[in-house]
Amino acid sequence: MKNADIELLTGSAGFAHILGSAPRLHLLEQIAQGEFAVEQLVALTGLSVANTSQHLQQLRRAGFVQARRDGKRVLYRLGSGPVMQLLDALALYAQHQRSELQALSRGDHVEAITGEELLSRLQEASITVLDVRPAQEFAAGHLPGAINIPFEDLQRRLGELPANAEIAAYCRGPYCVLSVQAVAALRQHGLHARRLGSGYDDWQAAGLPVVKAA
Amino acid sequence: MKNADIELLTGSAGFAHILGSAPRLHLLEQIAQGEFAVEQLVALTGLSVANTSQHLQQLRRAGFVQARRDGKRVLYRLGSGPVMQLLDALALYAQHQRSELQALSRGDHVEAITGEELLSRLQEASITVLDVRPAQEFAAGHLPGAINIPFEDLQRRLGELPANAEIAAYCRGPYCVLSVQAVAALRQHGLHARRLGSGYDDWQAAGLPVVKAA
DNA sequence: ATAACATTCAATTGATTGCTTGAATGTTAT
DNA sequence: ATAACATTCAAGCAATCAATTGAATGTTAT
Repeated sequence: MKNADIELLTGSAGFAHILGSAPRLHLLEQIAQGEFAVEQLVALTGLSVANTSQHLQQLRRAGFVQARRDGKRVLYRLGSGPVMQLLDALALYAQHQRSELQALSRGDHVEAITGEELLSRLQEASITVLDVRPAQEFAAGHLPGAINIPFEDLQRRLGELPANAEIAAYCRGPYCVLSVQAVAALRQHGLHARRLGSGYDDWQAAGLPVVKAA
Repeated sequence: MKNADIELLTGSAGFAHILGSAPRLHLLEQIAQGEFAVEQLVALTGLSVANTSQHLQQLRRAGFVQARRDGKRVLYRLGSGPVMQLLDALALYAQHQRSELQALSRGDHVEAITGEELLSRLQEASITVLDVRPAQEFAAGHLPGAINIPFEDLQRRLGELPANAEIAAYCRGPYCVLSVQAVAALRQHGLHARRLGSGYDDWQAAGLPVVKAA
């Protein structure tokens, strides 16, 4: 590779490459939560100063972060593009892959439950349907028989869920972050949880029954 | 880094690293469009056979692709997780960054237009609002005064747009792929295009006026 | 069985990358 | 101006990665 500079910065691979380093991604995740000076980032990550600075330059060249000066310090904040979206997609994929791996090692069901299976098991009441979207969205429309525990409340409301029956969790789309994380959390607590393959949007679009506010 | 195997496969950085190689990403993009044998992928990418195989192994370990045997051949298809979502986010970011760079080099407006600015300029009719979503979605509801040219028709219907006035393009969400690509396409043809910072969903959720089917 | 084919594995080489060290730049306070 | 501080730049070394080569595995046809 000769003209790596040009190629790397025009193609998707170049951006992925920048993210493909643990310290850089760590820095970026910190910056995603606010504006930090180099000094603070050094403390947060445990990297050396010069090393941190170099990684920040790379993140800056790729547009992941922006820098501004404030006195002696240089403050870094997130770039203006869809950085969070990319970070979320990456975290979601990692999360999904992790839970799939650990599910495999336990011999659990890995695949998401299908709409048909869910419907039939709903009729025989052999499954609990969990909606992890915010209460507002739940109120606007949800699956029949579903109970609503927003993801942020999940940890402290685990008791409301049946310990033995199987649970199917869903949120908006097929790979909504919340449902994946919810299933992971439920499994950590020993519950039998699966993810609904499609989310609420797809379910509704497929003409399957929903409960809507009167 | 000693135990790279374990660390890399549990953290997001590992997955990003796998994507951070042009040949691997190229392979993955091909596979995203269907199922291919190694032989075909070799022809498509121009890589050597052994090299292709090795890259495929890495993609497989990361869960980006799955393999199955069919006779002598091994067919690769996309993995079961949210791979496309990640790929899309990456492509979107690259696209966004590209257009931002070329816009910067021209001194154009880079930042997306805000809802407030759009509203005031709508009232003085100094801006054209372009909806690039499919006709069906447009019919279900759209911004007041917007004209609808689905992205796929954009190239051949460029004539319908005013050459001098400014154009604000939007689709669903704030970083919808379509609107970014639309702006890039419009600018290539010399039109003054910007992106609406928020998409239709956000616009509507903010209580701003929309036109709905009767 | 043997041969022909598709794919994978294993080992080597050259190129990139990441981290460290020490100097350079730019900013504020004395 | 000079000193003290925060950050960046530049050079060097060890570690990692990508691509090539040649052999090994597994599958189908003769």
